[in-house]
Amino acid sequence: MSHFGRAGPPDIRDTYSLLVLNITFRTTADDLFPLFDKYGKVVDVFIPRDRRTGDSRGFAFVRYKYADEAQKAVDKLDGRVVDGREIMVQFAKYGPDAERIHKGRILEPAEKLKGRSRSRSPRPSSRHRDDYKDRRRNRSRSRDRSEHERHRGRDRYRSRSRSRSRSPEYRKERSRRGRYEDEKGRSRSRSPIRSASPARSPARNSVSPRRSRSASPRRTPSRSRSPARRVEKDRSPTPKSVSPRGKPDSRSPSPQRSDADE
DNA sequence: GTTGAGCGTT
Repeated sequence: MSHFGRAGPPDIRDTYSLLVLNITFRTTADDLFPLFDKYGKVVDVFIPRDRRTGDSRGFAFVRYKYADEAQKAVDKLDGRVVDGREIMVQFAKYGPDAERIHKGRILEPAEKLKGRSRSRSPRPSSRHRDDYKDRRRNRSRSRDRSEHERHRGRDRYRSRSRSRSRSPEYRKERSRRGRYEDEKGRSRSRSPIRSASPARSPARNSVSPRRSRSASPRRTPSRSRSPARRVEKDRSPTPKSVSPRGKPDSRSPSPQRSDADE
């Protein structure tokens, strides 16, 4: 894909990975390659894409052969407007194998980590991040995914998808629906019924399940074979609830019908 | 057709 005709990472022996964020979803590796290659020798450009849709995720990884060139690219391309969007170029913090990377270079690969002792202490001072980059991240960074990083394999996609449709839509829908239901309940019957005829409570309960199915207008292809049976079943309890004392059969044609009808 | 915090592939 983004590789130069090779599958998988070409060589990460002495390459510096740069993380390019805030790129447009239409930007491809071919578009970033010439841009980054101008500032140094780009070994590989990789743009993670969604496995479901195949669209770019909005960020890319650019691997440089030399750190000085990578640093230059970061300084020059960071904040550059690409395709109408300001991209953010910074050294990759993590690697594909969760290795520790310093300034884009792998410090301790997983292999070495295993052989060595597991004593690794968090070094906050090790994060020598440039300040000029902080202001970019400061624009909106209030997400704590330290704990959620556990399932960062697939949660990433979900996070991104839900991120945009959860906050705004959720609030909007909730607000709208809440009002709608409220109005409906008030208009129809909510407070008077509950305190006026509590006896109806059980009656409504039996109807609850039926309505539930009605709520989802999902056709039942398998059941469509015997719709009569289902209808009969539903109709059975219906009269029972309406007139538990009176018998439907008792309602035999009465003389009143003539008066009522006519 | 849409989106927008973040860290990677056979």
